[in-house]
Amino acid sequence: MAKRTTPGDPLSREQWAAQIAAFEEPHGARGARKTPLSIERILDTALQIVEGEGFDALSMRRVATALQTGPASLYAHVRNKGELDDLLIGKLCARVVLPTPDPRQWQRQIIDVCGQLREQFLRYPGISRATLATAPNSLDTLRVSEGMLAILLCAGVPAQSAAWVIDAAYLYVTAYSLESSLRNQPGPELDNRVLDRSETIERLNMLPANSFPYTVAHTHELTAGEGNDRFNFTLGLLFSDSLMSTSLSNQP
Amino acid sequence: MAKRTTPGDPLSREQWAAQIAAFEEPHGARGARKTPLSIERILDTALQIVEGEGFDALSMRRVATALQTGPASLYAHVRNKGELDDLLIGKLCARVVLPTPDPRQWQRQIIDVCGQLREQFLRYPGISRATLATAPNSLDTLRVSEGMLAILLCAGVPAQSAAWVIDAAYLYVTAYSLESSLRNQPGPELDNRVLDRSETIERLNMLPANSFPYTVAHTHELTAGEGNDRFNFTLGLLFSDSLMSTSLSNQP
DNA sequence: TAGAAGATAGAACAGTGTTCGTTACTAAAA
DNA sequence: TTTTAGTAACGAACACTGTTCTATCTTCTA
Repeated sequence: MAKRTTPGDPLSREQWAAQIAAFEEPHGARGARKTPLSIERILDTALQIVEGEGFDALSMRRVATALQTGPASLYAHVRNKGELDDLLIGKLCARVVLPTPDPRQWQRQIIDVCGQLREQFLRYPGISRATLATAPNSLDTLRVSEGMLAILLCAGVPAQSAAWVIDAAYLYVTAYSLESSLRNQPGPELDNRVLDRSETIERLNMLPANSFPYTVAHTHELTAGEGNDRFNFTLGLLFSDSLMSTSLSNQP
Repeated sequence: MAKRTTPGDPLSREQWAAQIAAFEEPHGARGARKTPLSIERILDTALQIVEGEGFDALSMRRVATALQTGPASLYAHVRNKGELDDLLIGKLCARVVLPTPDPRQWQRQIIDVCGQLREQFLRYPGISRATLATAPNSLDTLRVSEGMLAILLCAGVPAQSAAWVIDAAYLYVTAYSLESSLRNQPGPELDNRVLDRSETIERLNMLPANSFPYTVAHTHELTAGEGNDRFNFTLGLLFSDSLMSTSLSNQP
């Protein structure tokens, strides 16, 4: 029972206490142990935390304590915090269902895919920051990209236009979701830095009309679009019919 | 010389050493003192740090040590780190020059304004994250917004379309700059997670062609657009002629 | 000249990501 | 069955972060 590896000290007080504690609860804990943590379990609890408390609350320690362990244990399954973030957005992208391309309704199809992405990003507030903090090169994100590419190419959109507009749409969905998360998520405490609409309108009306004539004249329009309208409007601009005409500058 | 305010302890060892040090260098430091720090000085050094080392390197302590002081001293002029970030992007927005609206070349004008924003954001790598982390309600950002609104409204774009497309363009410029910063900034160490173009093409070619047919067929187009082409392409989509036709859904 | 106000710091607190070294356990080899 | 190698788990610590409390110091005003 005495340790044999290194001669060292004759068992410290904490070690002795730990041995006693382990001896005291041998019933179910010995056999079933503690359900060893895996990448799936880590990602699931991480997503749970983000869904409930926002992306800012997601720290290694927070995940670790939720799994009843220390932060160092996570590094056996995940290289970085950044890698954890990447895996999370990969998991979200994996949930997006891709349609079989139908050239007659390509706009509806691709806007629907973007809507699914938005839905996932808004469900986990702030998580889209992880998308903007790293290069989106995971296989799951590439799968979504491939699906969008298929829709556009089958519809007859030139390859260069398709590639670039997909990139633009992905960036927009990400930034939109992030900004939208700020407005809704903070939730509990209402004295946040992000104001609600009526407050924003009043503040805009306080601006000097000679310096900001157009702003004060259109406060209503500037603050509109809390629902899907603004989102769909922008996507409608990006995925317009003008994409079909190959009007790109003269380069390969 | 003995402290009078509160009786307390009779001068600690560190205090004693500090007094000695202050007594040892009375020559020029007494008269010229230390050039008291102001918001301008703080913002200038902060921008300098971001320009040279990126936004991630911008911490309160980093700014403070650059000003030869402690972090607590900054809080007399700035409420938060967040407020510092806001002031920084405000300073960048203040540099944007706004044209007097000319309806005949409204697209050139507004794309130029977006290009100026991009220029500022790329000069200070990663700083656009500050834009996405808070509500853009400072007067300087509103000034830019007003300028863009003026260009569009004078051109005859409906108010609701103008407001929404400006929002979309601002989000896109921000996200684009942030992603572009990742690719270029890391600079020094080349073994970053962001790959250069040839590496990316090779990686894409390794994908299974049956699962990613369109991606592997168009690796060139997917990785193109390192210059201004991709940026201008997207803005061309957002600020297209179709904006003039008021094709918004039937709501106020 | 005395007092009040405000800027400047030092020290500390509660967090963060990450690594080191040591245990504890599992599963394959002798 | 016993031994051994490999690896997951984990406690403790390091170097950071933003922020606040307190005390000192400077400077302007009455």
